[in-house]
Amino acid sequence: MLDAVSLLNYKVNTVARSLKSKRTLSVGLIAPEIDNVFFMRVARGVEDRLGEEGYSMIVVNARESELREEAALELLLEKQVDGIIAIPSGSRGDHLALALQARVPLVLVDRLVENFTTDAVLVDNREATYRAITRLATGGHRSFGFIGGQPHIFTARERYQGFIQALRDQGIPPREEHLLFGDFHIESGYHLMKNLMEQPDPPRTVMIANYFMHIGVIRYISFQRGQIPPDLYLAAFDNMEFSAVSSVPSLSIAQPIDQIGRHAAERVLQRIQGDNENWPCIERLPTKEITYNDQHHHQP
Amino acid sequence: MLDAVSLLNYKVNTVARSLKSKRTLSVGLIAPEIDNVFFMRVARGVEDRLGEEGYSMIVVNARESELREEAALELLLEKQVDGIIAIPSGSRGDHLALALQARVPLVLVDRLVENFTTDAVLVDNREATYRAITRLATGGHRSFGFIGGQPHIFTARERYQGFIQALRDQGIPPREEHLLFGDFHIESGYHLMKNLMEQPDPPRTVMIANYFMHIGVIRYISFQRGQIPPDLYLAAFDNMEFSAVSSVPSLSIAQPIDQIGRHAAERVLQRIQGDNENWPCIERLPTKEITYNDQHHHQP
DNA sequence: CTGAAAGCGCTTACAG
DNA sequence: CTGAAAGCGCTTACAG
Repeated sequence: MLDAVSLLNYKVNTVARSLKSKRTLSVGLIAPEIDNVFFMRVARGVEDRLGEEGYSMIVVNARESELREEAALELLLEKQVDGIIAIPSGSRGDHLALALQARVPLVLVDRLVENFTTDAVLVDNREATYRAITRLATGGHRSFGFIGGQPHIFTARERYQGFIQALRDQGIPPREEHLLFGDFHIESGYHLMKNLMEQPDPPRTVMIANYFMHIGVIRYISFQRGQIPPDLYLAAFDNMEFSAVSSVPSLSIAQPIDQIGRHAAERVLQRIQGDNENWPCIERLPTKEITYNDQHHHQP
Repeated sequence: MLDAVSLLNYKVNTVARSLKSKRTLSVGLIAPEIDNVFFMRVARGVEDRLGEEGYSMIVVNARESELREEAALELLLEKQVDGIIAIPSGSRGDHLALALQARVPLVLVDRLVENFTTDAVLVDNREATYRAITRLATGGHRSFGFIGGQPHIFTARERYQGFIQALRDQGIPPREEHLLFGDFHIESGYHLMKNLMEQPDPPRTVMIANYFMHIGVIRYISFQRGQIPPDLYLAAFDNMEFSAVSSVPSLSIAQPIDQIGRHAAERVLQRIQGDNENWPCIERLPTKEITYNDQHHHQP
């Protein structure tokens, strides 16, 4: 029989199957930007884990718009996906309730939103930043600058809070002209670093709140060589392809990105199975600190 | 009526619709690696264009395996996708015939395969490399090294051929110890560059055949500063986030990545509409050369 | 254990 | 023009 089947080149029509079974074996993934290393790593983790269970992944780009995010959600619900994983585009989540109304499990990744709670997988940005800055301050760093993101972005907020709190607890007064905020993109990192370094008394240790601004900072440094303080030190959130490139000593806060994706997939699969134990479950995965070129740095 | 519909929160069930209409309004995207900037840019272009026509995109990771690629294809066909876009994982394409047998249009991206022909969208790697090297040679460069990929990869082959041909036509004999081949990943670029630079007579101009090996090269340089020839010059395929970071003057061959994705989507949509004009259509999009820090470089 | 029938939620061709 | 019926390709509950 199998032979006849394969000879006839028969393929089940999963559309018909889904109509009957009410399961499509597909999960939607919505993200604010899909050509972005961080997002892709998450997507890989998600696809990996889903694939193991026979599920496939429909990717929709919300292009940083809550409106498009809502449209994406509706599209996915019409497609009868069994679950949805979303990196939210904005800070509000009212429209996300659509998924739960349709009884489709929804898991958030990387960011939490206001007015709406559901399962989520992310890291503790505040705590991770706090620990890194505290470690540096304890190691003798005293002059800190900060290159952050806009406060309406959840991760930008948490990272800034951790930074400021660490300075306070270490008795280091933050200097306003050393606290700059950009848009989490490369150019912004470049210009804010330029701004910091051109100040009469630039900070010696600069914390950069995301990977893309970190790239911008590295780009600035690679053009300015010689004109930057010899004792410059960088700390940055995320650890990816380029985190190791900088010739300036640095500390990266590494998120377990693959794990974030896999855990989000795991969670959505669990909910699809109908297991609603301790919903909503906000899972914070541990970060790691990784240092580069650190060996010769002064320790008082 | 619309009010009643929206009040009742009614959503069409596209599964039922698809069963009847025989169209799922979905397209599969298969790639050898999904956490990869190049691939993501392509995916963005594809998603953009598909979204404009109401199609969505199912992403499957073949993880560089022709076997998994074939499984992905079967999965997508069972899901009744209306079309498929694939970046092939290997150099053989026999198994890809499955799609056409099932009368599902298939468009290849970035690479062509043996034993199988269908629509494709890519660049002319050979020609682009040839032009860049010829331009450099004409500008006075005489000592070339090459950091390439394995010959079973289509783009690696084309880029190497263009390089060698350009040297020949410029009367520059290639030196065997300056021609090295890696695996298109970061580490490989690092080590091959190290190998080149530690030779008694290192090449002054190094052509790097892909973006990830280029990152590895930049990483090596950023660690070795001072110990590299002052007249070192880099040429590299692809132009992305980090291409601009290098402090060494360089030339990037930029592929129109978004356009590649959009054109692939356009082609698959055309075939889905039933328009089979001039199939198979191999579309080669133009590349651009972009130079960095070039202004003070010697021109004889 | 086997095989015919009903039904999933749409669309479409057709009868009234 | 409107409304009931058939059918898309499966699965599943049921009759034989």
